[in-house]
Amino acid sequence: MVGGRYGVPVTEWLDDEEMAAWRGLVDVSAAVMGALESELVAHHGITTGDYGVLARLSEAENSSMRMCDLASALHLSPSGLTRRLDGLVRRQLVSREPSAGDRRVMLAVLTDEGRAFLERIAPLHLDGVRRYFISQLSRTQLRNLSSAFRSIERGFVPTESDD
Amino acid sequence: MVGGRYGVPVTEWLDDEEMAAWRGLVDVSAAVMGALESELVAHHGITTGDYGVLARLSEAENSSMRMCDLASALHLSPSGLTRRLDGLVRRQLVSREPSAGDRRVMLAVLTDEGRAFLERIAPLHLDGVRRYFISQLSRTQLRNLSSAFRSIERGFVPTESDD
DNA sequence: GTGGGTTACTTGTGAGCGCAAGTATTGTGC
DNA sequence: GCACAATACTTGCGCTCACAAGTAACCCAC
Repeated sequence: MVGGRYGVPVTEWLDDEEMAAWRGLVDVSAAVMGALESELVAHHGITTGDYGVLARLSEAENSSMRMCDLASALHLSPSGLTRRLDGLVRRQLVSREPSAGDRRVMLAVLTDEGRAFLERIAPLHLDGVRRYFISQLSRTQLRNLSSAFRSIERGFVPTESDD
Repeated sequence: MVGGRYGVPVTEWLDDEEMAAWRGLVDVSAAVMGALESELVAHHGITTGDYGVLARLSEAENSSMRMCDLASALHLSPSGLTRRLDGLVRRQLVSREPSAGDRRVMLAVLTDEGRAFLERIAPLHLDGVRRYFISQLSRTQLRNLSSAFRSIERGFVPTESDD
């Protein structure tokens, strides 16, 4: 323990409930994402990162998104998305198309193969999400969880560049 | 959308509440961890990964843990921990000591400098955890969250090597 | 006490990702 | 219309990490 003992109290430590919630977030997200990643790679040779690209594109207007919008939706840096897309383009699941309106912009477009592939693998992924996450919770817990997450996300709306 | 439209129903899609909870987990953990990482690096030049090692060691019996136990506590592979420790040893925050009982085992030991450093930076980290996470939640939400996380973790006790 | 399997750690290698720098395009002020 | 800044993307580079293979030590027969 850092606080208390050793005579160097570290401001206010976290109490048990706070610690349980915090460690819970860290451990659960690592465990669930890790398990889903393993399944997806083992069964279909695709990472959750690639899956996320396909899933987001499938939900978008014309199955296409600007690179920068896609990057921020996926919590990915621009360069990270560029290379991730390289792989998906090589596998012909996504194509790059210049935007008509703004020639700086590249659109990532879900190809027909990409959509077909996604529709084929989505069941496994969704099954995993249910198995590891949703089915462990009651409907009330699920609702509480969503509301708690919304509360936390509200804390990020203002600039958090902090320092 | 993958399901419904396009005439290719993808088994059962997630309903709105399920989706909100799932995306919430992904987005919140990414946002909170990312924010904490940035703060820690900016203020003290240490990553959350390194912080995690110091924090775990500080809680351990003799400020020391076997490498393999530490690795699994941190969701890290053995090789990942080896290299992470290299950096911490170079900075003299942690030392490696052979275990008396089992000569295969290396113990990671928090040095006095390591403990002093941790006690110096912990306030910032804890403040961040409170600011981004805990203070956004009511006490009830906090308790609900912990209980939900415990439920989910119970689903991982059996072997999930699956397939 | 010797062989064979298991466990603990380290090293080689490759993939993923972010930052910084570079290029191209757009918008703005004059 | 011409600088100059801002935006969108890509490339160079370094860091982190996991997997696989290698080494060392332990454990259990027999």
